[in-house]
Amino acid sequence: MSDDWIFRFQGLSRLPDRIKGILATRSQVIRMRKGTVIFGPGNSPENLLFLLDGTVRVQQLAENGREIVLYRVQAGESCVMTTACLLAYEDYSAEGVAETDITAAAIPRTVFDDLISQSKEFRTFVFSAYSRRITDLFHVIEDIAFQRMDIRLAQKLLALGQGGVVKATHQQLAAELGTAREVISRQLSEFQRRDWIKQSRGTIEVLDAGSIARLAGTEAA
Amino acid sequence: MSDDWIFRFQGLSRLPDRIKGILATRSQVIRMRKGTVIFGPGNSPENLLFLLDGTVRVQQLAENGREIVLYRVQAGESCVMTTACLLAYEDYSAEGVAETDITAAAIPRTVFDDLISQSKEFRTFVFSAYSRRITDLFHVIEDIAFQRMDIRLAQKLLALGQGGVVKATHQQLAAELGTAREVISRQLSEFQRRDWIKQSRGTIEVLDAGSIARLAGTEAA
DNA sequence: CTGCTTTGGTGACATGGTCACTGAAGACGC
DNA sequence: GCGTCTTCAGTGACCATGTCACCAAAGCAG
Repeated sequence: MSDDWIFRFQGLSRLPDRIKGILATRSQVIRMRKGTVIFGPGNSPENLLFLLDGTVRVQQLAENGREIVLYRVQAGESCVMTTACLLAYEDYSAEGVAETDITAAAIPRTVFDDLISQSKEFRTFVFSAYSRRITDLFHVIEDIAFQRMDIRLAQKLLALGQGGVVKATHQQLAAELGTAREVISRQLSEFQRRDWIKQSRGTIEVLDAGSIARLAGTEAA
Repeated sequence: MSDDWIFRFQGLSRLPDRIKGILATRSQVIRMRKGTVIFGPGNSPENLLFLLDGTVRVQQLAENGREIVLYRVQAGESCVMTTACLLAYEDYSAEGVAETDITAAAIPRTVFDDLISQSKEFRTFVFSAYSRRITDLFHVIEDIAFQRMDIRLAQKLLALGQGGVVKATHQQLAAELGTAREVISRQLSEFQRRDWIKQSRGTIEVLDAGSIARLAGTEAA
């Protein structure tokens, strides 16, 4: 298998050749289909995964069927933390799902440990990944605890809206924000009443991004 | 300064002598008074702290004055993550406060890096600490997003109730759970109406721990 | 076209958060 | 002791959010 992927990893491209060699020879590139559950309750993978291509969504499930997206792992980021985390403590109700078809490099734990011990750059890379996750989680907590739903929804629409169109069902948006579908439906109805959006089944067309950004508090930026 | 503290650190007592030596000689034991803000917006300490004695509360503040406790760092645990985290990314609205008088070992980042690279046991210790924090945050998110307030308050009363008495104001309980004082007052009034507790200024006496545990869902345990 | 599944809409109600204000309990100075 | 001040707790009105039950419309499969 080619070791090209090492060079696409942000933060890893300047590693010493010796480290790159270890990464390239002792990892295995694997592919998974969109929708695959990569880890979940009672199911942590043996190896650590570095995501080379695609996106992984990490979400928390509740008994009553509600769910919330905790964060996403993008290509070029490491999945390390999630797996290390679930390994260290008992299995948990969070799960990671391939949001697209994905490609990943699987690295045995022992190799990961070697790399941590031998490369300062690798350590920086891994600790940055952890830090990023934790600040992501801080943001999520701040949002659910203190922010109004209309504002959170406006922010989400802007974040998802590529080319002014959001392709998502109300249920999916509810899961993103950890709320109920009806709440999303009502908020979107209100947005539509103000002519900020136009809804059709499964898609939301953003008509007035300015007003939405103003509500989201993103106006200054 | 004595290096006794190394032996009190869970997970560190079996480190190679060489590593213990580094910890003992290259760290500095410091003390802080109860209430000291250890880190906060725009204020990350230079060194990493290992908490030797006392408790540190890490909380998130909102603009409107509301707050929520994210987790606590106990003696014998590492503060590493919080500081590493705040270093890696821009300053954030979370802060760490000494909940008691505390004693800590301050370790320069370079020494920390040396230790990580040289000791497998130290790596395990640090990664376990990170993992613990992340699972703590998962729990907080699950709670705020999905759990009813009466249940959360019941759990908190049981967790805080030493000898059947909780010494806390309604405002403090509200901050623990990330809600408003009025909400706590109403819930406690209801608990009192059911003769589960008896309230007086600043303290709550638990009269019927069984009923509270039943509400909290802790009964089976 | 017909029936099925998914998606979205709605009203009624329960819970939680905000605001404005009140009163009670302890702290402090005298 | 007595007044004053500050902190803490109680309350009603109102708005925001979550839950439940149910219906209607849009797409899909046969």
